[in-house]
Amino acid sequence: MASPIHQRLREDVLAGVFAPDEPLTEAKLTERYGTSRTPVREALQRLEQDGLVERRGKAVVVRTHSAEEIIDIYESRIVLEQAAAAKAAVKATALDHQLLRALLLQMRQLDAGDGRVLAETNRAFHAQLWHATHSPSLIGLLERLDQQVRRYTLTTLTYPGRWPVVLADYAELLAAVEARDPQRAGEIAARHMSDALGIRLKMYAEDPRTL
Amino acid sequence: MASPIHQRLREDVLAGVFAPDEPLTEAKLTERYGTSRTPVREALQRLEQDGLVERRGKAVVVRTHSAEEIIDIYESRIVLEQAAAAKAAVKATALDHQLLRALLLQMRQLDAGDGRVLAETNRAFHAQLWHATHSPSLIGLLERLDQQVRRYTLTTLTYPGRWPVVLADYAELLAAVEARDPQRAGEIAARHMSDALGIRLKMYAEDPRTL
DNA sequence: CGGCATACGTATGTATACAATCGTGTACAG
DNA sequence: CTGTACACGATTGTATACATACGTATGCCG
Repeated sequence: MASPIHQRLREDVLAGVFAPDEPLTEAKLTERYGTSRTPVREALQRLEQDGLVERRGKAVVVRTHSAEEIIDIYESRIVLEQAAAAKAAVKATALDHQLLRALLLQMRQLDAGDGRVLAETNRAFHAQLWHATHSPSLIGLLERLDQQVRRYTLTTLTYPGRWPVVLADYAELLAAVEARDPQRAGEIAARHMSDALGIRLKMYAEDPRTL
Repeated sequence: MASPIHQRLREDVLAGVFAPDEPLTEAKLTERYGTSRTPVREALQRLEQDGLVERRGKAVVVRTHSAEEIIDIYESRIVLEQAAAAKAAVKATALDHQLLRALLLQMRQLDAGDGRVLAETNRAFHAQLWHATHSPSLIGLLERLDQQVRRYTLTTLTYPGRWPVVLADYAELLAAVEARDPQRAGEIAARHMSDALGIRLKMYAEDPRTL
């Protein structure tokens, strides 16, 4: 349903095509995507709703997040991921289990060096877990939060020694889900996300630019 | 920021001005609000993003929720309200405490019969608690969920014997927040929302039309 | 030399004209 | 009588012209 230029613009924003303070004038985007202002305006509004861009005075610029804001989003996400894992443990079907297992196997065979692929597959695993809850509201909320920080998540997985731990966490989480143990699944997910936040904070302390 | 007609249309949708299957044609809204199609289209898109309307085929209609969807949203909200209460217990300032106390006092003096006023004040209390978290992401997520079911929340508070319990819950919750006890605040909030869901389910069993 | 006011340019907000698509109703054929 | 196909109407998607407001730069006055 979402118009094609909405998707293209979102991809470009997430890919960092535009500088943080560069005004996204409608004329520029009109030329870039070869359409008129109307679809461009629509796309900008949706991206603003999604929290990916913001209006600064009259201009629209890609939204940047302070360290505090990122921590805040992470903390909310910890809560939601815990809830999602717990609910997935109750609601997941055999097919959901199968899809999660397949994704985990796929992740094990990846080269731990390519952050891009890691981030993408990691996201797919999370998304699959969300869908295993069969809860539209949880899925929507988590997708919303994820989009806002997706630009920053690339780095977390490439932190030295992190990837094997992630794989182990997911294996444990999947086991809890398949055992239909919501308590344990939630705990593992919460711990996993807390660890991710801890690493992010550590990286930030080492080099504030990594935000 | 939000255009005036966006707000007006939202109020009208929440007020139930439009029938559940009535197509919200742009021409009709254009005439109703005395503007051109462009702002109307913008408003419709935002309302669709907010989950208040949906596209059915080509037409846009006010979104209705099945019993399952409402339960789903409630369950997510239980999680978020618990998290918000816990965070408020940690982050709330003296001013937040004061505002919450004022709202509670105000609520105690209300006529328990007027569901409209009850719902509005009740919402104000929740909103104030959300803001007491000083967490933009939590506030945003909760506002989003709240909007989707606001049309249905009017009835819950007028259920026989419910209102005094609500007041007692809020007093207890506020005490926990002021005592900076996140654990207890979260538990109270979660129980409170679970009770609300229970009442909704009971009302639905008694009369499915109350949805 | 500095600050404020004004004027101009540029970008967004709004209205409308045009294009395309989807749904519907009717007519015809099986 | 029913199903299908075609055509027409209505409604949304797109493009553009017009209005407006904001930011900026420049010039004048203190």
